[in-house]
Order: sequence, then structure tokens, then C-alpha cells
Amino acid sequence: MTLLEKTSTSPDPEDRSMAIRETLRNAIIDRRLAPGTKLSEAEVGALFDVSRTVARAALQMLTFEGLVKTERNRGAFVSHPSPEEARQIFASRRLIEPGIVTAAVERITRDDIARFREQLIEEERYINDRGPAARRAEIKASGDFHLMLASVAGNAILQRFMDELVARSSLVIALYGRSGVSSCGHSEHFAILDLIERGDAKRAADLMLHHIDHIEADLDLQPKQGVALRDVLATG
Amino acid sequence: MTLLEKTSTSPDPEDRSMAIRETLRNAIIDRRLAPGTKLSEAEVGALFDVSRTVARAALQMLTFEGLVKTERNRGAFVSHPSPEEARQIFASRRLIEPGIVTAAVERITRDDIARFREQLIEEERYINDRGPAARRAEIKASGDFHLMLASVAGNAILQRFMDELVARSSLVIALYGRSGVSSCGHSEHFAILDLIERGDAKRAADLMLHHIDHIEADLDLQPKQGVALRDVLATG
DNA sequence: GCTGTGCAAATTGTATGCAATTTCGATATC
DNA sequence: GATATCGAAATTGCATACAATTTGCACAGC
Repeated sequence: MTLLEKTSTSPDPEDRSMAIRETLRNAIIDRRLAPGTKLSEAEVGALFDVSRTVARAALQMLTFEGLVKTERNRGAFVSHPSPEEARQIFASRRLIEPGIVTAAVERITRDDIARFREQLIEEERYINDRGPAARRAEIKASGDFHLMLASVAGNAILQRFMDELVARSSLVIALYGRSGVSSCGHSEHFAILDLIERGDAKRAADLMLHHIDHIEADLDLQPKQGVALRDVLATG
Repeated sequence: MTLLEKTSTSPDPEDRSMAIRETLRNAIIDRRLAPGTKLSEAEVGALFDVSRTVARAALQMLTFEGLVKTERNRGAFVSHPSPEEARQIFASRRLIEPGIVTAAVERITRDDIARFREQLIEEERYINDRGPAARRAEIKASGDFHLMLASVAGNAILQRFMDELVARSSLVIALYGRSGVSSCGHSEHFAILDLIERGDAKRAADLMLHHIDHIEADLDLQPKQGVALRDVLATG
């Protein structure tokens, strides 16, 4: 039993810091923890009933995947990606995701497609619901579509990269999103799935590229005044 | 001063676990630490004159980037990638590196090109030298070409991904390489740089793709009997 | 001689204690 | 009243102690 490969993203249930990481990750992704929020070791430890050692390990992992930023002797904070970081995140996705779609076309099964349709229908439900809880679920579901695709593509390394990119994209959308979540994105998910089902790798990859462009176009990534501080002081 | 962004790959000199990570990383990359070697916390700690806490943090980072594999209650070992992992590593590189070349064409400066030529000439020297030290230096230099390219491309996230992929590639080549390092790879580095210098993004990206194929083709990635254990037991 | 059991050594997992650093408020001074 | 300075509280960095688990050897039994 222990000989079976384990996908790198499934948390080892025995490792407590991994479980904490997962929980915090989810909280960050669906915006219950806002960018900039401080995550002190003692607080996290108390919350999960573990020592600072374990809490610290979890925060270190989150730091490694860019969801948390730690400053020496100051502590860990939920990442607050700059517009430049946001651009890099989406540039990375533009590079990787068309390839993932292409690989997925080769490997997707009838069962996979059924699960995708289920997922998309659930996503749809959240779009029509009102309230912050539905909004959170919608964001999560929207990202999950991309992650499921990465999972089907069958490359554990790319899957991990996508885990990171999708999670960080959530942060970016939370910070710079204009219209909450672009609901046009949802119909694109359906369209991409259709093209994949038909085996049209070229068009599917192309639509994925446009889809990512659309998500990024919905952001307000103004340079944010590189000279911000000076200006603020001058006018204040 | 502290307002300046810091590239994610430059180690914080104050953070001792980061320095240890870098040292171990280099030792793994140029094969002074063979795949499978055990890295016990106490040993690492003693070697760098720090407590297990710090050593453990370094090993955790290396685990995260796939260079080390830790088994619960057993310890950390230098990764021993399977043929399947090897294929995934190169598949990932095929996806990412052409894009990096394309981005590099846009951003490379005359100074960068000069530095690249220096680097390639040094690489050439190691190829002609004999002995294991030269071999190690050659492997390192060969990977550095790809990392310099990633650095010029100006995307810190992709750069980190490439850091990981190139490091893990070293392990794969150490394990499965037929001819040490494919020396044809070196001339391809020159050719890629030439195309980049001329601004021919399309051909440069294409050659990079072929270059990666050539590296992978030099490997002996036999399926290694996926049913290994059962068969061994049946025949024994 | 071979196999199975059990104990001891070694190693990791976790908690905790102390030192170093930062933060924030109180107080003194202008 | 505003500002600068000092000091206490809080927080992180790191080392160490102890518990839990694994490993390997020794020894008994066959």
C-alpha cells in the first residue's frame, strides 16, 4: 500500500503542519483571510492546538508557495501581490495552461468529462446565488476548474505549479478585480471543456489563452505610482 | 532601502537556513551528494554548526523544491527521481523554456549578451578538461545557461520554477545520463544565444525545444519494470 | 544454521525556554 | 500641543529537552 505514488498535492494526513497549511491556504484562497493579515505563530498554534514549531512549519510552506510573506523578526502576513507580481502570475499561466489543455485532450476520459460537467454546474449555482459565502465558493470553484485540468494532464510538477499560480491568482483578483469575478469566465469554462471533449486541442488551447487574457483584463493593474510614498507626503 | 523588491531566488544572507539550503542545493546539483544519500538533521546541523531546528528548516525547503524527499519518522534523502518523474520534468521544461526564450529576446541587453558569451566560454573550458571536478563544473555551467536565460526573461515566478526544474534535471542526468553530459548541448547553447541576439524569437524558441529534446534523448529512461516488486517476487 | 522476538540505540516529531528584535505607549521636553 | 526618548510587552529566532517511532542487533527457540 505504501508503495503507491502519492500525488504531491494531497496532504499527508499524518503531518499536522501540512493540514494547517491546507486550511490556511483555503482560507486565503476564498478571501476569509485578506491580504496583509498578520499570521502570528502563537495565534496559529493556539487556533490549531499545536506548538509554535508546527505552526511555524506551516507558515514556512505557505511562504514558499508565495501565499504568505514573512519578514524577519516581524512575522508572517498574507501576501499582498504588487501589480507587477500579478502580471508575472498571469504571464506564467499564459505560458503553462495552453500546454496543460493540450495534454489534457490526450488523456481525458469520459468519467473525467462527467466530473467536469458536475463541477461547472455547481460553479453556475454559486454565480446565481447572492451573498459573500456564494462569492467565496464561486471563486474557489472557478479556480478548481483550472486545477482539475492540471490534474487530468497527468504531470505532477505542472500540477504543483498550477496550484501555486491559481492560489496566487485568487489573491490578485481579490485585490485588483473590478467586477468580483468575471462571469464571462464561466461560460468560457464550458466552451473549453467542449473543445477538449471534441479533441480539438489547438482551439481548446487557444481559448484557454483568451480566457486567461479575459481574467487579467478584468483587473485594474495601474502602476500604482511607483513614487507613491513621496507623492503622498508631498500632498499630505 | 527596504522598499526595494528582492528577487525570490537570492538568499537572505541573514537567514541561516537559507544559506544551508543553498550549499546543500549546490552539492546536490553538482553530484557531490548522490541521489539516495541520507541527510540527517543532526548531521546537517553539526556540519553547519546550527541546531536541528535550523537544519530542519533547510531540509524542508529542499523537500519543497523536490531535491530532497523526506519520509515521516525516517528522515530526509537526496531525491532519486523515477523515470516517470524525469519525463515530467522535461515535459515541464518543454512547456516553459520556449516561452522564456521568447521573453528573453524582448528584454536582453548588449551587456547580458556579453555575460552570456563569457559564461559559454567558461563552459567550453570545462568540457575540454578531464576529471570529476571539471565534469561537475560542466554540469553546473550547463544548467546556469538556462537559469541566466530565465533571469533575463524578467519573470521571478518562472525563474523560480526553472531553478527547480534545472536542479532536478541535474539529478535526472546523474541517474539516467548515458554520456555524462551531451556535449552537443553546448554548441546548441551558442546557437540559441546567436538567434536571440539576432532577435529571431521564433527560431530561438524552436531550437530551445530541440535542445531539451536532445538532452532527454541522451537519457536511458527505460520503464524500469513498473511491476517491479511483483515480478521480482514471482520469479524469485 | 535459520527464523522470530524483544530490547537498545539512533532518529525524527513536538513542545518549551531563553535571547534578540520589534512595537507601542508613557513620559519628559521643547 | 507636538515631538523625541525610553522601557515594557509582545513576537520571532534559535537551541534544547523529551516523547514517539524506527532500525538493527542480540539472543532464544526450532
